[in-house]
Amino acid sequence: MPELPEVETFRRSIEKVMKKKKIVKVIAKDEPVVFDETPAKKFVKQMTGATVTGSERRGKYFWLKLDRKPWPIFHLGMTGSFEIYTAKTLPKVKPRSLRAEFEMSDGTYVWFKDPRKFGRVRVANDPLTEGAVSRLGYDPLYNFPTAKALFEILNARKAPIKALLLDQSIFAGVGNWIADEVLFQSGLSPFRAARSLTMNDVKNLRSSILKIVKKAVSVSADSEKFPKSWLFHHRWGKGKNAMVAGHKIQFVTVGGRTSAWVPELQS
DNA sequence: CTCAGTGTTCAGTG
DNA sequence: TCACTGAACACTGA
Repeated sequence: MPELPEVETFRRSIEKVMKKKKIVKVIAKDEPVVFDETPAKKFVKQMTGATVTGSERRGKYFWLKLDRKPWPIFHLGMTGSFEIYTAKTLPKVKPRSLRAEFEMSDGTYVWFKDPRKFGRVRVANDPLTEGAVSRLGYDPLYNFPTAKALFEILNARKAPIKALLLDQSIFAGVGNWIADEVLFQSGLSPFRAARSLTMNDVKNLRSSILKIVKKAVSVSADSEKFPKSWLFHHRWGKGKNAMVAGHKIQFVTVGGRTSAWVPELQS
């Protein structure tokens, strides 16, 4: 699930229950793949006893701000998610996919689950200037470039636009479904070489990204509340006769990922 | 049994 | 060095 809108939605709900509370207990599964930089045991020591003062997100990464360093950074990979419980609602049996549990001073529990283990838990003293977060490009909700600046960037690249939309060092937070939705709504083929886009194309592309991301965030990434006209609702029945707006959806591989698009409406 | 998947990183190539 | 491509990673469900 997690592209920018999903991650932002998790961040908001986590902040709501953790802010101004102390982390009284942490359980982190000894899982070197998930805790790939800081061992789970060390992570537990670093987090226990700290008070959460806020949170922040860039692209698909988000982190908690604590009253002391370092701060924890989360990436949800393909299948990561968070769940919030009280002592009463906390499941007795911990699922296999549970990677970390935070118990707060008011009795709230926060679970980080990730069955597929592509998610990562790391720490940093200053997330914006360290590691993967520092290498991110423009985040649609923070520092999106003007159409002119974007045109300059894309004009210098010959890769297909679909591949560049997925490039986190340009479009931080855009993932596979957002990229396809953006191309659908701006009428562009995923195969178009970035340098072939006109200024008008880039303007459409840019406004589509902003519109789609903001809309998805405004409905808390609840896809049932996405506008009916979006490709999103029709792309998952892959292989069958998936249709949108009376046209057949085609599935192809571009930029190493499956792309859903409508040749009759996108060029 | 095989394959694809809402992601990122790394090796190989030009 | 850089831009680009394809494979690998780990696991589940169709």
